[in-house]
Amino acid sequence: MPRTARPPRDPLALVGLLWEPSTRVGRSGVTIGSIVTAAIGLTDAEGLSALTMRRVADDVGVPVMTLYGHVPGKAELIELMLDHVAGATYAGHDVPGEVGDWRAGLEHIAQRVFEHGCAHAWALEVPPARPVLGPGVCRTYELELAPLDGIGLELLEMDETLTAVRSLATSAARWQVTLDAARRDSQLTDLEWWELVGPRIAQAMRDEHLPISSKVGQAVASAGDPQRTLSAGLTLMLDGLEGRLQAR
Amino acid sequence: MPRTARPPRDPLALVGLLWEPSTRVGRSGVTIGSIVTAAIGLTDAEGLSALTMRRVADDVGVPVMTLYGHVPGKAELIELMLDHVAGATYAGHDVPGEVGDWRAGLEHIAQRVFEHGCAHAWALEVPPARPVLGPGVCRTYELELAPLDGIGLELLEMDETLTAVRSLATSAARWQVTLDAARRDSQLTDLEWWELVGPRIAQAMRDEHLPISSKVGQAVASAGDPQRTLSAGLTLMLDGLEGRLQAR
DNA sequence: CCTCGTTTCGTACGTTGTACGGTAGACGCG
DNA sequence: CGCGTCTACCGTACAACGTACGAAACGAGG
Repeated sequence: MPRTARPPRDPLALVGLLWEPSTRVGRSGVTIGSIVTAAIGLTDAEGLSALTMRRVADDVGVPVMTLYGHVPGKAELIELMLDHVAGATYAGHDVPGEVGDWRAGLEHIAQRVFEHGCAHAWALEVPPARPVLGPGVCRTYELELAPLDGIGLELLEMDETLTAVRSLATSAARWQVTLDAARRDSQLTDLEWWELVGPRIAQAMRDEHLPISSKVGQAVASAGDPQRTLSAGLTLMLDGLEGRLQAR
Repeated sequence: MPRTARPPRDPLALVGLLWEPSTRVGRSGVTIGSIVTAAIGLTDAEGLSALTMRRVADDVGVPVMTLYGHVPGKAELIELMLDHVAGATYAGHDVPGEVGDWRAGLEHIAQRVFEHGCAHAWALEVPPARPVLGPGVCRTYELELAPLDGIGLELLEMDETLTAVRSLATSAARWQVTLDAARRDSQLTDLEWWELVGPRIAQAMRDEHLPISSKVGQAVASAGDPQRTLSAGLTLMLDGLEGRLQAR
């Protein structure tokens, strides 16, 4: 980092920024919206490490420092970006409350969160700094609570369940993104990679005496994949919830 | 980033680095171990943003560029750090295979992963780049598979279950870390924070018509917390697994 | 003592986020 | 139309970063 390390100084100002778009158009023609849009496009295409104030400014068509008239700093810009993509989770897709019963709804949520996470991989890389509570996040939260409303859960249980589902899905997406990145920049197929690294790992496994992982690892390396793992974990969880609902 | 953006160039070299500590002691007295230890200490104490090659070098007591004689670059150093902390998940604690039945084992895993994640918060911030497969990760994986061995699961199911449990726990830890950080650098108690921000959010909720989140959000704000959410999600999952095991 | 390979590390570069303060445009008023 | 004032713009400058480069210092073998 340069002279930075400037965490969002004023939380209140950030809330204002999130909830009141301030469509002000200055002499330069820039708006918060155009900045955020450009930044998201850039980052979707080239990853978080390409997100640079200079690059954003270039894409918007203004000198760097002009951005600072509309956005307090990079941290706040990222926060705006996060809220924006969070709000678009179900854009162009069915909404969780209208795909069937609660089970179908939760499965739909998991699937969307997974795919949306993969599509905006950078959002998973952002270091967790402060809870973002913008309109996008809130709207999506509302949509996702819908399938859980009125099926016999306490309020807290509704949130806990949704959080658990989202946890599984985002972890799976993170894992998927990791795999894709590794594949991309190593120029190797999974097979080639394992042929290179496998022997060394295998030897280490013998030396260290790791019997269970050695057999499990083999199965996973050949048939494991994040999406499958997600649906397995999800099934477990939904079965548990179903049992509880029936017992009431 | 400076002229960097240098993802670990040679995966094979990294594997070698991970599995063969190379306890070489040069003229400067530095070893890989001393570098990694210093780096972890520094980062535990001051966060990932304080992890600087210059700071590490200072703490070790050598000029910066000396580090590069032992470690290829910052990315690889981080990978070494990650594997090291992963290997210490159960240091000084019971091992998952010896705390009772499979259910107790998985609950223990979740608790340890959660606490360990909070203790090394920076490890959760590291952008997911490439799967780390060092000795620490492998040893811990072995320990965590133990409670699942021989209870009637397929090999793939064992991995899927463990992954699901870990997903819940790391997400909870991430959330906890976020909360702690927000509390720390805003100098406000939760109550003060809500008194400042609450009204604005509440108004937005009315304007945007978000009935469910508004009641759920209230319950969560007053009684929600990551650890509780974790144990709720975990209970759901373990209930599901229990049902499946009984049905076989 | 000299030679040669290895390890150390001083210097320098390009890139980053953004503080600072001069400047130019818009606008109300005469 | 002229002029002061206020605001938005943005050129310049800086500190901090990761690390390439190559000279210097070292240990060992002749």
